[in-house]
Amino acid sequence: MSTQGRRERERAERERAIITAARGLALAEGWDAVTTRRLAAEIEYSQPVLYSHFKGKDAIMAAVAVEGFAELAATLVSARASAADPRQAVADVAAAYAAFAEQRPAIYDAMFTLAVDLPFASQDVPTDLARGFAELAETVRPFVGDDDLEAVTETFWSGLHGLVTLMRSGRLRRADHDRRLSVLVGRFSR
Amino acid sequence: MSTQGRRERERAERERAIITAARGLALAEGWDAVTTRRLAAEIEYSQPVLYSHFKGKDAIMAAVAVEGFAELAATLVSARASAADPRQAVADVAAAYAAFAEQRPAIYDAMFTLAVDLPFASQDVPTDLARGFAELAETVRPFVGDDDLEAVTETFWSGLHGLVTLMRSGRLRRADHDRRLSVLVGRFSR
DNA sequence: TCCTATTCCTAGCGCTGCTAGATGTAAGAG
DNA sequence: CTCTTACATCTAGCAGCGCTAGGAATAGGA
Repeated sequence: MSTQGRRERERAERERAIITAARGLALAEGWDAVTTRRLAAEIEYSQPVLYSHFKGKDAIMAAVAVEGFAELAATLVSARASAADPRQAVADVAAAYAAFAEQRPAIYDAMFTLAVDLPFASQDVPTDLARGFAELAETVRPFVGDDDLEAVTETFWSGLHGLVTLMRSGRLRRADHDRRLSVLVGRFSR
Repeated sequence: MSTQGRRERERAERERAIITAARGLALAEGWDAVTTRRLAAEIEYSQPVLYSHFKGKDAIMAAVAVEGFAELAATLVSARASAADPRQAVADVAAAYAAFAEQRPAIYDAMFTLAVDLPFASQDVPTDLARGFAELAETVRPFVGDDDLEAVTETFWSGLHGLVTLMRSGRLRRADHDRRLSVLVGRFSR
């Protein structure tokens, strides 16, 4: 029957609608505003329907985060590709990373501060996350020196993550952001 | 007569009890387990009493965070003081910072990731926070080069913060922690 | 001893994530 | 074409959250 096919298609569409609604609501008003009741109203179904697609609210946030990984990876790839030289690549990639976090704070949070039920440091890391990480690694590779590439990449990433989160929570003045960014870039590109 | 004095003293003791209970509960079970009802039970008063001391749960968390700033500053001071040379000081301070965050995750969160309503521009909080920051600044001062001291300090701090938070949320393997730490230290002490 | 001011508690509001059980609907069997 | 079964979906509700209004108890001063 094509009936079942239609059913499955509609179901997939509804799942997309949930993720899209969650993403939009989170971007517009933050994750606290994303309640299961509001999500249900948004997709025009009742609350329990959400739980036939996702285990819970955390799983919905994780789904939004996975989308974010793809976006971030694309951003980093393009930043590195258009850089004139390796040193400039570090600066451009760092700026692109910070801009991504700045422009989509809620998505960034879902990716890197909340939503713990995603497999990160194991084998089956989301491929888009691995792509983004690999891009960071290629960016800093010319400057690893005697250090381990993976350790340098993770440390560079941590530096970016720290800058971004501390600034967004009001611990660092936004005005000095570029100066800090250039310090970090300097320390990882020589 | 001295009745009012006793009253005020008891009130101050109760406020301390609230903070201590919140701190203990947060350390043992995380901030999610710190509910106003459990807190009230712990100090053997009813829930509304909490609100005669603090504006809300956030303010209680902020009070715990303030205590944390003093502890962290003391830790950093002692780490730097006992270091053999400037380069070793960077390594020791970094290790002390990471250890502090690792051993008191909930307090660290209250200090640097949650509790946004902290009076960052007031007198009490910035004192201990500024002491810790100043200690970081003195630690990296010999290695600022042509950069601005404040920018380098903030960037170094961000690196530590990123390492600590990404590791604790499972984004970075705990096994490689020391390697990452030494990369960060290396980039900020030459 | 009475009055007043303060302290503290009981009870409850509106919200959260989540779920059990009822209800309607569609597919398959006779 | 009818009946039964299985599934999709909804209504209603649970237990918990932060927070607060309003009443009861307790103390201090006249």
